[in-house]
Amino acid sequence: MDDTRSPAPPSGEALLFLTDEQLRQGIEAMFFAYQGFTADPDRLLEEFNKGRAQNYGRAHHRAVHFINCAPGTTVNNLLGILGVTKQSLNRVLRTLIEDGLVQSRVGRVDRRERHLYLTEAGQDLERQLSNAQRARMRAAYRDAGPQAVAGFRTVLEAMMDPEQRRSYRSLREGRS
Amino acid sequence: MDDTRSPAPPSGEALLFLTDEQLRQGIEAMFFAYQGFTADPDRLLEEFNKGRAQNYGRAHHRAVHFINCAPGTTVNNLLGILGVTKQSLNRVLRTLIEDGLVQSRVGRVDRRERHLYLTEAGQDLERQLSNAQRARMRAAYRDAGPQAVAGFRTVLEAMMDPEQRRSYRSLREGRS
DNA sequence: TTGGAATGTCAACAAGGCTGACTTAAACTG
DNA sequence: CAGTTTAAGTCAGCCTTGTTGACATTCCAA
Repeated sequence: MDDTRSPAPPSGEALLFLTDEQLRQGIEAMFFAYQGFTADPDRLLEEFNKGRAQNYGRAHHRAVHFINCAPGTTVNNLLGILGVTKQSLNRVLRTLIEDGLVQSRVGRVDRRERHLYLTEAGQDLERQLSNAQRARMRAAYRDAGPQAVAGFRTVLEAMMDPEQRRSYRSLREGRS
Repeated sequence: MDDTRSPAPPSGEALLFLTDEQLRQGIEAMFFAYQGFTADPDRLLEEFNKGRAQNYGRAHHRAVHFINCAPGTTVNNLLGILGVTKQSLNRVLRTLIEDGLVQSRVGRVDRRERHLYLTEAGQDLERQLSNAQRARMRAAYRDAGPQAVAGFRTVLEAMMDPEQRRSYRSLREGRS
């Protein structure tokens, strides 16, 4: 369809921000920014992995992050948030539990469910990773200013799939 | 360091957008939005792969994207943009060349270099993937409005590593 | 009591990162 | 010209992290 590279506005209005070139720049910005977004935790995990059999990666970081900010969440719930298969998540959770970073408790009302919590050690790791990631975020926010941050959040939310947006919002509410 | 979850402003000013909770929300927004960002091309590639031996994934998408927007780029240059090893990239490029989506030409002035171009078929695939990704981007931009888009771009650029930011800007210039 | 849901586990596979070692060809440099 | 550096490609092997499929267990609920 719109494979033209026309710099001309599609209508008489000021819709120049919707040109293919603008969109392409946004796409590349997402790509490069995401590299930066994950760089610091990746480096920290590399350190953390020294001398361990099972290396941790981004999957472990994500699991630890979401268990931390929704303690007691069930495996099924976490699956929905992360968007992976239970086999994939299970491999990650198993190592985290074995290494004593995550605790899995049988549910009280529904004993089929497992509720997940970070141990002290898990909270330690989470805090390290989170601090590093937040530091970059904070620097970017400060450089950009509050108005830019608001726009940033608005566009990101509009880019999500509806289901992801629901997860995003309900996580936010759960902490408010 | 700043592992406090204090909702109080760190100074007397209106720096509420730099609270840990705000940063955490930004982090989660990046995570969920990036899922959406890659969802459409991923689906298209799944279709494209039907009946093929070598399946294409995001790595192929990225290669095709950047070869398209910087035709004639060298392998080394592409390595810098993508931030992977030459072995990793080579595996991807080899299949793209075998399948006739990418053409590799020996450099004129420096015959050690290989310059990369998309073939007709390669441009076709790129256009499909790009259209899908741009469609989501366009919808998000339209929903958010030009001011939000400007902020979005500002924050993303501030999040990049300096080297990535250089790549980002020089790609932009090369098309202006 | 039986069906279905939640969980866990095993096996196998693929994509896509990585390292290390090595070759080839071309270009550069003293 | 000799030696070094550089660009690219290749091979082998490793890891993480995603996938499917099959299957067992446990337990809630109709």
